Amino acid sequence: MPKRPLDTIDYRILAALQEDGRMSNLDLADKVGLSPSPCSRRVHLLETDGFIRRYVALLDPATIDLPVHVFVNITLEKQVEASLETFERTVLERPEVLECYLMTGSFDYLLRVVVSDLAAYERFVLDHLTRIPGVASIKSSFALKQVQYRTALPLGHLAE
Amino acid sequence: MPKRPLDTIDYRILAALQEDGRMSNLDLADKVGLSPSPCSRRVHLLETDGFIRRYVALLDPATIDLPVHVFVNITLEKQVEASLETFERTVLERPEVLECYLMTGSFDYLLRVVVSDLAAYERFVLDHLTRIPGVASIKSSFALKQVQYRTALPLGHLAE
DNA sequence: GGACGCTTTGGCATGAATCACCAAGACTGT
DNA sequence: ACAGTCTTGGTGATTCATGCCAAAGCGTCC
Repeated sequence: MPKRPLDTIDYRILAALQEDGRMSNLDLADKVGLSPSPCSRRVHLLETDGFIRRYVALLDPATIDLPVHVFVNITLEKQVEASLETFERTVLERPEVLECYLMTGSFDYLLRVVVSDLAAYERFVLDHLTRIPGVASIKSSFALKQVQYRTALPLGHLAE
Repeated sequence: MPKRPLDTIDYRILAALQEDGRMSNLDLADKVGLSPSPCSRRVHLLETDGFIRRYVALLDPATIDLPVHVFVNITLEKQVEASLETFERTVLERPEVLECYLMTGSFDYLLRVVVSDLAAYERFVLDHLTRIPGVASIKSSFALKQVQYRTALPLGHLAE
């Protein structure tokens, strides 16, 4: 649910900043067809209104020596709904868990974990995952290759 | 495999820019314990050496009206290894596919797809996925809640 | 142990960008 | 058609980024 209606220029700004978050306001203004002043103001509004959450630098996992990508399917015992929060809290404070989703169906979580090697992954599973109460099963799937990794949401025709 | 050895200050720079990609060089220099000049130089080296891939703005999927997150497990027929490339090429050009991984085991792909509603997802599956030759099965799992979404790689103790 | 050479740092100056303010234009509703 | 409101575009002051150069740290070699 959009907080407020955005026009084409707003979407163009979002699309541009999704691709290059460090684009200068002058270039951005030129790209979206606006002069620098109103462009800067719109960017700040998009930030304060929550459309832009943050700006980040994306690193190359391989060069940082974090080549192991694991997807973890976790099933919780059904009766422990109260411990969902415990599980999520634990997951949130583990930096190697880059993504965590609560999935439809039974109480299943899907985790994307990045570690330096299999030993580190084993430590993560044994020291953290299995210690969470209510975890019924842990199924790990390893990624051979990252074919695509996007952070840019598909704005599609909205940005023209 | 790291391209070159990084020291603690480099890792501190990477950690800081992962959290705030628009941090000013003065703040960054202050944070990592360096003066602005060498800090700026190190950042540029980290960029040109490939440790920093890019800078992006992260948008809020909910406010942009893209609330449907789907994970898609795709099995390819084993004999069509030549069409792996076809599959990957198709996936790469679909903006709603934010992530795509080639998984271990059989020829399985895992996709993370973001769309505005179920109808859009149906169109994506019917118009694009099923049209790729060699696709044996498509299994969709829907995310109820995004518990965690990080882009920052765990640098851990490296950044102190 | 001392001195040389390499690498990195820190300060300064210049050029550029950002941000706030104000006037002018467009648009809507009456 | 007119008035009110919102958005735009320009200008100026402040802040920031970046290239240059001297100095310091450090390892090495003699």
